[in-house]
Parts: sequence; C-alpha cells; structure tokens
Amino acid sequence: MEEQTYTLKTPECFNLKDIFTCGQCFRWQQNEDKSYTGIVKQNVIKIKQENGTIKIKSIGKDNIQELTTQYFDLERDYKKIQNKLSQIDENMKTSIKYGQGIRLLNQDLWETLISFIISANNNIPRIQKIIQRLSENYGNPIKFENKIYYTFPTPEQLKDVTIETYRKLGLGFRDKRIYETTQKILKKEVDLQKLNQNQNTQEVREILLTLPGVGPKVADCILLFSTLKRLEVFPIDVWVNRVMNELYIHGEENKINKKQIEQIAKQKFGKLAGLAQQYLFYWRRENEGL
DNA sequence: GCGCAGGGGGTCG
DNA sequence: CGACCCCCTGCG
Repeated sequence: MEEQTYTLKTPECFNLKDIFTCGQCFRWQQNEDKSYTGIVKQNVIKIKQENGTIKIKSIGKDNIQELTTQYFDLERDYKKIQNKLSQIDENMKTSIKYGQGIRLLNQDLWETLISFIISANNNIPRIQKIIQRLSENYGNPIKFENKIYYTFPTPEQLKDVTIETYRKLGLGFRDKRIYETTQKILKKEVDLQKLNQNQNTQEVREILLTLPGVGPKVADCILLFSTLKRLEVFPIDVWVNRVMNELYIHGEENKINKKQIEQIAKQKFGKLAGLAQQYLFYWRRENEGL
C-alpha cells in the first residue's frame, strides 16, 4: 500500500478539535504538532489544519480525496444549517458560536453500531481503550510512520470470539450484547448493507432497536454519526438532558422525562435537531463549570 | 497514602 | 425501577 497526500483549502465550518471532541468518534488521537491520526475503514489518516489549508496524509485502500470528502461530510453546507438554527434563539447562537467547526462524520455503520453499544453506562477513556483492544486483537495491522495501527474488526473477524473472551478484554456486561449483535449481523437478521435503502428514519430506528444493546439513545447516535446520517434524530444522554433542562424547561434535571425533551427538540429544531444536539452537547460539556 | 463510595455518552428484565 | 462490569475520581 502506498502513501497518499491531499491538500485542500479549509472549508467553512471546519475545525479538527471541534470535530474530534464533540463526542461522535473514538479513534482519533492528537499528536504533538496538533495534527490528528486516526483509523478510517481500512486506512490510517493523519490530518493537520494550518493557515487556511488542510493537509492530509494516508495509507490504505481508499482514494484519500474521495474518502475525506465523504468522511468529513464536506458536501453539506454547514453555514446554511448554522444560519437556520441561529434564527431559533440565543441559545443556538451561543452554542453554534462555540462549536462552529463541528461536522458530523460519516462513520462506518458497523463500527458505529458496536462502538455505541460499548458506550452504554461507560466513560469515554474506557470506551476508547476497549475499542483499541478489540482492534489490536481482531483487526488488521497497518504500518504508518513506523507505528502499527489496527483497523476496526469486521463482523467476520469477530465471528468466533466468545462472550468469555470479551469479558477478559474488559467489556464487562456488554460482552453478551456484542456477541449476540454480531451473530445477528452475520446471519443477516439485520442487513447493514440494505439498512440505508430505507427512507423512513423511524423504520430504520425500529430495526436498530431489535439488536441487543441498542436502546433509544444508542440507536439515535448510530443514526446521526454513521453513514445513515439522519439529521432529525436527537440523542438524549445525561448532558443533553442537563442542558435542555437548564435552557428550555427550567426544572429539576432528574424530574424531567425524555418524552418532553424529545417534543421540545422536535418542535424547535425540526429536521436539524441532530445538529442542534451536537452544538448544545459540546458547548455544555466543554463549559462544565457554568 | 489507602480504601471506599460514587458515577459514567444506557439497556434490560 | 434496580442491577449491571469496570475503572477512574474524589473525599475521609
């Protein structure tokens, strides 16, 4: 495999720190020179933002220009989305200003599915470690700049991994969920290839919910952060719960039910609820002391 | 220092 | 609605 490079003018609304720390991905790490290295499908990618340009170096199967365009959602007009959301209220203006550079990545559906099952009742450092361990044990090695990186294992690569082995890898009670979901995918009880052919988001959501370990919040994350890219969903985790209560309900955080939040999100943000969620989540979590 | 609650990007029974 | 695996944090 050969190295590729690709340089492009920095798009509007594009900032690596915002993209990688807004909570949608687990496989990027920052280097000393402020560049980031990550694994995308069967490629290792290093990306650096400087002086109005994005410089990318990669090694792997895919054409770097096509991959970048797709993965970073470069064909969507985020400025337009931000302008629309900004008209809704001051909260939107503030949070968008804070997270201007956020883009919703088009991540591999299978990887997103497994990653967010792992995320349940878990914290980000441990989620990252677990995914790293799974990849080291079952993914493909790729050498890049004298280091070995590992791709996320395919369903086939996890085919014979037992629940006990998952437990040893530190997955905890998620062991069974990962095992059973993988088996269902392999048997095509849920066909990930065909899932996106379904136009109706509610129907896709229902299908995802049949997989062990996938509840409402995880399903919405998959719908939003993967190639399914359904911008109208609104994942509600503890942070979104918190910020919505503070901004729109003015009530006791733990007394509010999710249905009420869902309803407010839908009526206020409509088809762009997912983006609104990201700006609010990122803003609130990065300003924890408020 | 060390030990022990507390809680974390929820889901399941 | 409580339990759940693991691990990291904060407090006593």
